[in-house]
Parts: sequence; C-alpha cells; structure tokens
Amino acid sequence: MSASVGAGTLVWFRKGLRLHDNRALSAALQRSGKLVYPVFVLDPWFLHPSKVGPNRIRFLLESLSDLDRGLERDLGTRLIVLRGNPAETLAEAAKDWNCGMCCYEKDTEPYAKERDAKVDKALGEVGCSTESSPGHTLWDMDDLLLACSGKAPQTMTSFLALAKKVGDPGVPLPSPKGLSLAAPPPPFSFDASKHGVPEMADLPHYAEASKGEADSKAKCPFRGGETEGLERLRTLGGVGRGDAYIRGFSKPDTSPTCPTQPSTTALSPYLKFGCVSPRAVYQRLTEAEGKGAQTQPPVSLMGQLYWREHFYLLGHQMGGSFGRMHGSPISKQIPWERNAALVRAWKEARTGFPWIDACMVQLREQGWMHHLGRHAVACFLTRGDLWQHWEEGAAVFDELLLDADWSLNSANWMWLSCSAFFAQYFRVYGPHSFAKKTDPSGAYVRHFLPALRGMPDKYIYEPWKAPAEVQRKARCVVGVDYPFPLVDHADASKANIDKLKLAYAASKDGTGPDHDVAAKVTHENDTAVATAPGVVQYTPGVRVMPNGGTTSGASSPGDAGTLAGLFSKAPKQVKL
DNA sequence: TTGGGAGTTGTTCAA
DNA sequence: GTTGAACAACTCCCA
Repeated sequence: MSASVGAGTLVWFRKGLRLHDNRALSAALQRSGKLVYPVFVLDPWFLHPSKVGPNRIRFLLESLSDLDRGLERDLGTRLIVLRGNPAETLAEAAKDWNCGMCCYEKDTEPYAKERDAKVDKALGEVGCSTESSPGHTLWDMDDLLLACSGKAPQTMTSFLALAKKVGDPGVPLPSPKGLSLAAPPPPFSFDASKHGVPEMADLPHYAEASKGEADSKAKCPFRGGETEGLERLRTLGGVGRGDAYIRGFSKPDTSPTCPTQPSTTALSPYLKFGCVSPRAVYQRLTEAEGKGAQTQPPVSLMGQLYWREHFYLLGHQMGGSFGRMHGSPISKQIPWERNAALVRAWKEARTGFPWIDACMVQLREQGWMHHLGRHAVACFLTRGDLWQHWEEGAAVFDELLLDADWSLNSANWMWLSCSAFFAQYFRVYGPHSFAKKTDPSGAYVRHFLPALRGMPDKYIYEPWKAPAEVQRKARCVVGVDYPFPLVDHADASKANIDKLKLAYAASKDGTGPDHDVAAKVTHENDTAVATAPGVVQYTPGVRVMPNGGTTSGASSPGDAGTLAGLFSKAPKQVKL
C-alpha cells in the first residue's frame, strides 16, 4: 500500500472484542491491507465503580489482554489502548496516522449512538470517514426494524415470525490469520506503559477496588476474552455437555441454585462484550439441532438468542425511553417508591430472606446470577415485597452484572415488575419457597451466606422461624448473626397485588399518573434494619451539609424510628 | 371490530 | 413424585 492520503484504517474495538466473525476488522483489512491500526479507547464516561463494578472492569481488561495477544499472534500487531474522550482521541489518531477510514461494530444502545455520532463528526472534520458493521446481534437492527415496518413486536411469538421472515443470519467469518500488520507511522512508537492494556490499579477510581483484586478474582469463575468465550461455547460451560445438552435445553427447567458451575451455559458475559459472536453461537446450535429432536423457542438455547435479539430490537426502536418508566410508550405507570435504605438493604444482601440474599451475594461476588435468581430478586424488590421502582433495581444490575446489557436489563426489569410484557401480577415468586424446588437442603444459601451454614435444613429458608435454642446451636441468632426479614411476605405481596390492581385500572381508564411520582424517601446513607419480622427501623446516616461538612443523622438510639418519624425529626438544613 | 387463544419459568393444596 | 385446580383474571395478537 502506498503512503497516499488517508491510506490507513482504524479499527475501533468497543464491544466485539474478538477476531472471529468481526466484520469491522474484515472491512478494514480489505480496505487498507497492512495499514490497519486496532484501537480501544478507555472512555472516562464508564470508568467509575458506580457505573461499572470491579468485576466487569476486570472482565473487560482480561478481554482486552486476550485480544491483544490474538492480534500479536495472528496479525503481527498490538492493540493500542487510548485514553480519553473517544471523539478527540480518535480524531487525533486518525490525523497523526494518516487514516482515511475508521471501521467499528454497530452499537444500538443510547449512549453508544450519541457517542458514535460525535465520533463520526470529529473524524469527518479531519478527513476520516467511518463505517459501522453489524455483529453484536444476529441481525442488523435496522434491517429488522425495516422488516417489521418500524413496529417492533412485543411478544416472542410475533418476534419469531419476524425472524422467520428475515431468514438465516449467515455464517460467521473466520478469524484472519498469518498477517503482519504495520504499526502506526512515526513518531508513534508503541509504549506498553502508555498504549498497553492497563491493570485495574492503574485506572482512575479503581485503585481502592484493585486492593481486593486477588480475593475478588478467586470468587468470580469467569475470565474475560475470546479464548475463554470460544472454549465455553465448545464445552457449553460444563463437563460432558454436548449436542444432547443443546437439544434438551429448557430454560425454566434449569436450576438457579448451583453455586459454582451454572446449570446454563453462562455465555452471556461473552456475548455482552462480543468475545463470542452471536452468529457463532447460532451456528453451533443449528448444527446440534440438526441431529435430532430438540426443544423449541422460547425455552430452547436458540430461544435465548432470540430473546436477546427481541429486546435489542425494542431498545433500538424506543431509544432512551426503553430504560425508564416516565415517558415510556410501553411501561405501565405504577406509583413505585424510591426508598434508598430499602434498596440498599436489598443490594447489600440484608433482606433477611436467605434465598434473596444469597442471590445478591452471588451477583456481587461473581457478577453473574441464574436467570431465575434474577427473577426472584427483581420480583422481591418491586411488585413482590419491597415495592421499589424497577429502575433502582435495573441500575444495581447494570453496575454489578458482567453481562449487563442495557436492552435486556431494561426489558427484564419491566417484565418482572409487571410494567410491560408480562401482566399476571398475581403470580408472585415466594422469597422462601421458590428455591426449595431445586435445593431443598439450601446448599446454595450456605455457600454464599456463611452465617447460615449451621442452620438445619428445615429452617434454612426461614431462619427466623427456628426456635431460639436451634438458632443458638446453629451459631446463627437471627437479629444478631443474620437479619430479621424486612417484610412479612404474605402481607406484603397481598398488599402489592392490590396496589397493582389499582394501578392497572387507573392506566386503563386514564386516571393514572403521567409522570414518575416516586419521590426519594430516606437518604442514600440511611439504613433499614428489621428489628422483628416485618418491623423496619430506619437509622439516619451521614448527611453532607451545604457547607461541605457532615453530620451524623442519629445521635442516639432514640433518633431512629419509623420512616414517618425520620422525616418529621430531620433538621431543616439536612440535604435529603 | 371483537372474541378467543396464547403467553419462557407462581404457589399451595388435594388427590 | 406428579398432576390439576384454585387463586383472580392481565395483555397482545390474529382471525
């Protein structure tokens, strides 16, 4: 290739952290031959533990390292990690490296659309065109939208009809191999300390989290990267699993109570980061399904891929409103609460319901939870027990899940809270009945909640019912070693069903709220603790004063009280 | 237009 | 252990 103007091409990796079936990479190689420069941009927008938890950052860094190794092995080049605002850093690189084109994989999430528009503009200003290729989903979302005349289906049955109409998504592209790409032109020189994949400790805001890195890595069984992802696709995430596992897979029949090896494939984190191409998964499933009788969507493994497409399509069509109740064309308007102390108790595994708390510990430690566990904790937080806004729960999942996909997360929270897609609000998951089916002795609970390890099977899901003597013998006194339950499930779920009935009726006759009425009750640092089953005591936490100082909310035990009491006693100057 | 069938995965209890 | 009814009755989609 001559050194003509704009001869080089940037390949901008964001998701799609793989070499196989990478259409952006293929397009770049086709255009520029050896003058292809693979880059990843560490965008400060997402580099904060409140947005992306330490487990997911580690998974990302592992995926980038694996990609870097793959690029060096098969394409004779390195992944260049840039730091800063994507529009600015990419425009600078394009200019300095004489690139007339930047190829990247299409991303339909709201932030990505906004970011990519800015990048397109900035690159255009330095004479660099951009080209986006599909690849994160089986089909190009715009093609699907066109095929359904701009009206995305709201049920799986209709989505399947649409999928049939658009046809096979095509075979995955092989990985490019045996190439020797050039490095960007001088004065650029690859400096591992500047352009290499960083350690977590080197990232701003993650220094603290990186201190517990060894322990946290040991607890999380998922390592990022294309190599791991393809191996997981080959083994389907379990010893001895093969085509028969694929053909017999039925999602509702898989167990949510396996503490270390998931009963499902757990390919989701690898699909989220694009370490594995959805078309590669599709091909693997198609091959197995061709060999005999098989389960069918929506419960089959192929069905799981279709759910992903289905929700991506809805998210693409609706944009930002897909992640909110207010202004949503599909979410029921329900007067949820936003009680920060209760949401925190749920997030920090202090609800007093062992199955719920164990799930939340698994989420924090592993960044993953079985789908039915997600159902249980989401139902519990919203319509089942705590009556908290589904957006609050979605934000926690978005922070802690390795596989946090905006479209899927929004859709599932709407589903479980009976805000959209699912309306049978009288079907409530029991927080101490559901797990018994697959785990009557509570091994899952014991694994994640050491305090309950000595509790007899009979009381493992409802320890507050154990006689005092049994609790003492089990070295787990409820109220001391493990919390009382925040609510009486029978009372709470019954009251919530009544509230949903009213909210549904109001939405039908048009008297429902047309805005989000949930006011923040309790301060984010307040604590909710049950002092007896279903009796919650709120303790005010530290407040930041207008002058920047802090004050402790509770000066004596008497300051703690009911929610109403908390507010009547809160000093005026306290910022809530 | 309207009515009926279908809808990934609830729980409890009785037979 | 499995199956079916009761609980109370939702929305979407298509014929």
